[in-house]
Amino acid sequence: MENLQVGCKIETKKLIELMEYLKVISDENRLRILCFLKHGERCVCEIHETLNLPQNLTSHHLKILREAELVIARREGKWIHYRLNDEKIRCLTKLYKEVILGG
Amino acid sequence: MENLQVGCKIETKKLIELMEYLKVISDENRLRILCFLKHGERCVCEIHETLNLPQNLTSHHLKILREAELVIARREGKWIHYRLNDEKIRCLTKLYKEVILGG
DNA sequence: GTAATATATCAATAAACATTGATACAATAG
DNA sequence: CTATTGTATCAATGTTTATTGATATATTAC
Repeated sequence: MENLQVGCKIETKKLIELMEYLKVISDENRLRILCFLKHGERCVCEIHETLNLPQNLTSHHLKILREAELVIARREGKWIHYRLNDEKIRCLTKLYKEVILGG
Repeated sequence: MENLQVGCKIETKKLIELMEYLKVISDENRLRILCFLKHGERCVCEIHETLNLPQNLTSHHLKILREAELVIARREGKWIHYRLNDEKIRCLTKLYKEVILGG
């Protein structure tokens, strides 16, 4: 049944999910981190040194990306390695297409 | 030539362009407006009545969408009709794919 | 145990942004 | 002209969010 209240066939739940995803990635530093991680798994120090970001700021943005499940953390000794969660990103990209492009 | 400073082959200019696009669409009301306009051209009063948004707030969000060139305005008497700028949206979606998914 | 390194958290500040109410502008009707 | 309707702008407010500096936690080396 069509959702007449919002005048849009997209369910509110999906719309909110997309919005939260977009809020997470609509930040220059987080976009740079995501781009950098396309090269493969990297530890926090590699990220913050390569991107010229303060350590605590990098950690903060990684937390936001982690909570959004866009990246996955893995501890190895002192280091914590981050990698992209490709499946989640693909899934949210599908949602983006559905809401923005889809009929 | 690779941009070593940001550790990412994506140029800063593209990254900023994508970020600005994402900031514009990472808002619930603007997403609803974009979804609603998928049905075709609509005037401001139709938008704000259908989406249950105050008129001035609707106008404000439309301005942001207009400045981002995601929608196009057309005056017809007292009414101003808004429609999606499909080409711009397709173009920015391509950029999204390039930055987020592309190698 | 202590020192050193890697990462995370906390508190404070500042900037960006959404929302609201009031008002202005533009077009039409009378 | 005035009144009405549709839309935009402005100023004020409150909320969210990015950033910074200081500190805490965790792991390893000694």
